Parts: sequence; C-alpha cells; structure tokens
Amino acid sequence: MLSHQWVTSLPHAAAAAAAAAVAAAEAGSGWPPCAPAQEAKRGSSREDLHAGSTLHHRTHLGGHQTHAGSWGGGSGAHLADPALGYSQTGFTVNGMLSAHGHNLVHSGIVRGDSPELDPHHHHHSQHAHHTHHQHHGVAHEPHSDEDTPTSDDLEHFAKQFKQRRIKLGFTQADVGLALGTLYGNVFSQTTICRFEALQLSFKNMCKLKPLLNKWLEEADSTTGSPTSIDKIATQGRKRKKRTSIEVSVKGALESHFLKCPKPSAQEINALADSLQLEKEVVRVWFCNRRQKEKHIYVISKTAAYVSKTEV
DNA sequence: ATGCATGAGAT
DNA sequence: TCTCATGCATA
Repeated sequence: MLSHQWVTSLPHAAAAAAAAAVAAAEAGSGWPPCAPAQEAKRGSSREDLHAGSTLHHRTHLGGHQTHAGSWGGGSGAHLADPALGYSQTGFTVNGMLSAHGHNLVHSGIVRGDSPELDPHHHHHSQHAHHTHHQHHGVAHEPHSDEDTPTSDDLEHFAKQFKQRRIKLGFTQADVGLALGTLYGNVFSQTTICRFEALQLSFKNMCKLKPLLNKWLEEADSTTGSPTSIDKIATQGRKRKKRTSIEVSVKGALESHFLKCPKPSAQEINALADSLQLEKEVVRVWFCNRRQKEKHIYVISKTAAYVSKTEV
C-alpha cells in the first residue's frame, strides 16, 4: 500500500538538455499575485526579482548568514554511512598519493575569506570589460582575491579554473578534498562542479573563488601534488530516500511555479494532494526551484557564435 | 551533472 | 517558513 514512487521510476531523459532548458526558464516575470489572500510580504529590503535575462545576481545587504559556524571542523558534514564509501572520489590522478605526505596548511583560513559584496556593485547588465588581461603564464586573474569580482570575472575564473584543474589531472572531488586539507573546508564534488558551471549564487561564488584560487596556485606550483587522502569520518542520521518525481508531475509543478513561485502553505497542501505527493516534497521542490532562479546563469556565448565556423 | 534533501540562520 | 549553502544519491 502506499504508493511509493521512490526508487522505482527514474524519470530523466537528457540531463544536459534539461539544464539548458532550465537555464532559459522564465526570466523574472515578477510573480503575479496568485495567492488569494495571505502572502508574505517583505518588509523593506527585498530584491529578488531580477529581470535580467543575461546574468543576474542578487546580493543580500548585510544579511550574510553563512560562514558563521558551519564548516568549522566537520559540522557541515552530517550523515553518510561509513559503509557507503565515496563513490565519486576516484583519484584519477597519477601524481598524487605520493610519498610527500606533507601539507602546507596555512593557518589562517585565507585572508579574504569573507568577501563582503557590495549590493550596489553589480548590476544585471553588461559590465565594461576592463583592460585586465595580463595572463602571464598561468591562470591568474587580475585580482586574486581583493575586490569583489564581477560576473565576468567569476565566469572567466571558473573557466580557467576548470581548465587548469583538468590539465593538472584533478577531479572535482579531488579539489573538494584538497580544500579541506588545505583550509579545513571540505567541499563535495557537487559544489566544485557547480562552481565551475556557475550554478551558484553570486555571493557564494565570491566566497569560494578565493579558496579555489588558492588551491590553483598551490596545485600548479607544488611539483608533485601532495594530496593527502583524508577520510572524513562522517556519520549521523539517516537521509530520506530521494523522492523521484514523475515527469508529468514535474511538469505540473513547473506550471504552477510559473504562475506562482511562492505558493502559500495552503496552496502547497492542495498541490500535494492533487499530485499525490507529500507536502514536504512539494514545499522543498518549490524551494529548490526558486534557488535555481538565483544561480548565475550564463547564457552561453556558445549560442552566440554558433554561426561562426566550427561545429 | 543534477535532483531532491538537510540545516542554520534570517524573517 | 523561507532563504541559502551544501551534499548525498542518482541519472
């Protein structure tokens, strides 16, 4: 009894295609008042709606919550079965695991660890490319980690980073771990991946950039890549099995989202009921959907010059 | 690479 | 209860 659509069907076709589609999504259409009566209202400083079709990013003024006490020493990691092992952590590198066994752990977690972004610094438009293009060898962007980078900076950095990373023979997972042994902040393959793909909020990108930049410097300067394999002994609670939402249902959710990105609890209940999903699942779905809107989407320039020559 | 999930902190 | 940073699990 109880229909468990979990673990059974795996709706999913072309992830890549989906990604592109999602990127397109609907540009801020300012959520029309779909909620009949009650509707949370932001007091004063609320930015959200960014109709920038190019790349938009918002920043919270003064309201930075993270990095307060999240990843101090293993708090960020919860759960994980000791028996699970780390699937994606495949060290496809050949230079690592050497006998160097020495880590140049810098005591202070980077000097510019918390980049205070200026809310009014970046607009959702075309930034004037400065004349900074002094690549003298490796990937060293104009400003290592000083001022707040622009979207373009981030985009470039991400690209460069990925290139270097691959050239050096490191996987995203490797980097994540390295960051942990280097600065004490372990990150997952997912996060590194999202960074490279610019699928993080502007603020988040800014926060990670310095770290990754440091790693880069380390990586290509150190001859031998002494990546110490650290096992993060994490264990904790059980995680709910990932609910697999059927394609049709997803479509329905998407439709609703377009109408109303922020449904009220009541709305969610109704939806959940009609779609036969747990309310929590629906709620989370909307949360995640909203987050997606906040990613730094880069309307691939690929599409811009496809009509060039190659391809 | 990405979908669904957890949790801390802001509202 | 939402947002935001993050990640396990999975396609």
